[in-house]
Amino acid sequence: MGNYRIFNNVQKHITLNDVEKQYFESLLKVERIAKKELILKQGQICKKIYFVELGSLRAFNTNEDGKESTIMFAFQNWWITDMSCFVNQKQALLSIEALEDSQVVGLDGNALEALFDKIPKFERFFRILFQNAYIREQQRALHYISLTTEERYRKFINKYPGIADKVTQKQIASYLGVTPEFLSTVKRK
Amino acid sequence: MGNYRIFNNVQKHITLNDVEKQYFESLLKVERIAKKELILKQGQICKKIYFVELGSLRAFNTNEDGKESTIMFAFQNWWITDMSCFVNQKQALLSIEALEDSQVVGLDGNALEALFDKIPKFERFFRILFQNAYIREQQRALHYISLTTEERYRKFINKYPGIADKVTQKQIASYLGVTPEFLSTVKRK
DNA sequence: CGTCTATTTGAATGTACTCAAAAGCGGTGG
DNA sequence: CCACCGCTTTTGAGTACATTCAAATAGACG
Repeated sequence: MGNYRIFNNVQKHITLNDVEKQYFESLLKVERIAKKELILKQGQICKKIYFVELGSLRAFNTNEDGKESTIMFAFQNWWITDMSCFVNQKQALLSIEALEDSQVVGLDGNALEALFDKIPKFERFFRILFQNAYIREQQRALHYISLTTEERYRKFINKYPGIADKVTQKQIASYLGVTPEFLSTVKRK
Repeated sequence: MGNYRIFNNVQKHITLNDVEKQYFESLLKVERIAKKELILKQGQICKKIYFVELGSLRAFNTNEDGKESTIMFAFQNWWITDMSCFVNQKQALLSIEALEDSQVVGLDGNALEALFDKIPKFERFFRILFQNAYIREQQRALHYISLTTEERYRKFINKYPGIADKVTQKQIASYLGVTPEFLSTVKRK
C-alpha cells in the first residue's frame, strides 16, 4: 500500500480500515506535473478532483482581454479542481497550472461515485471538506466587500505565511483583484 | 406529520421513508421572525442552522465604523446561518435579520450530529448542499476580482429576478461592495 | 551573457468614495 | 386620511483610490 499524504488528510475526519484504504487507493491515479504545465485548460471538461501530494498549483480564469484572475492556490495537502465544471460537467471556467514540479492524485467522477457508494463515510469527509471550503470562500467575499486592498494583502500574507516566496507578485495581485502595479505601490506603503 | 417545505428540499438529493421523516421532523424547531427582527446577533454564539420556510432574511457584518456588508440573502427554500460560527462555536461575525415577517425551521448542533448519526444519508445531503454553496461563493469571488461594478450588478439582478422588489438599493450596494450613492449613479448608466 | 518576464516608478485618466443637500417613499400617529 | 417623520435614493462637487500606459530597473533562466 502506497504511503500517500491523502490518507492522512482523509483520516483527519473519518477512519478507514485496511480494506477501505486499499479500495480507496485503487481508485487513485497519480499524476506528475512539470512546472508551468496545465492539468486543466479553461474550456475543457474537468474530469477529476485533485489532491496535492507534493508541490503547488494555481487555478485561474482568463477573460476575453487576456487578463488573468487567480481563484485559488493549492499547496501540499490541499484539494483542487474546477468544482463547478467537475460537478456539472460544463466547460471549465478555470485553468489549473503547476507553480513548480508537482505530484497530485486524481479521482474522476465515476471513482468518486463508486467511493460514496462503497464507503459512505466519504460523504462525511467531503461534507466537512466542502463545509470548510464554503466558510473560507464566504470569508473571502466579506474581505472583498469590506476591506481595503492593503488590509486584504496583509490578511492574505498572514494567512499563508511564506507564500510570497512561492508565487509572484503578479499572481498575488490577480488573486486580490488589483493590478500588479498598484500592489507594488501598496507594498511601498 | 407537518407539511414543511424542508422535506421537499431535502428530498431533492436524498430519499426519506416515513420513519426517517418523522425523526427528522422531531429535531426541527419552527421559529417565527417579525420583519427587522434579528435571529442572530453579531458577537453571539450561533446555535442553529436555519431553513427558510416563508419570507426572506439577510446576513450581514457590521464593522467598527458601523458600515454594513451583506454576505447573503436567503429566500424561501434557502439555508442560512453564520457557518463559521455554527461549526466552530466562535463569536458570530454576522447578524441575521428578517427582511419581512418570516418563518424558519432551525436545527441546532446536537440535533444535526444526532441526525448524521441516525440517518447517514444526511451527510450526503449536506455534502451536496455545501458543494453547491462552495461553487456559488467561488463564482462570486471571481466576479469581485474580474468584473466591474456594473457587470456585477447586472449579474446579480439577473441571477435573482425580482430581488429589487424585496431588498433595498442600499442592501444590494452592501452586497456588491459599493456605496449606495455609487450604485445609484451606475444604475443611471 | 543575453533574453524574457517581473517589478518599480511616475504621469495622466478613470473609477469609486465622502460629504452635503434635495427629493422620494413608507410608515405611523393624530 | 392626511401630515409628519425617518430613511432611502438621487444628484453633484471635491477627493481618494486604482488603472492604464510607458519606461527604467531588477531577477530568473537558459
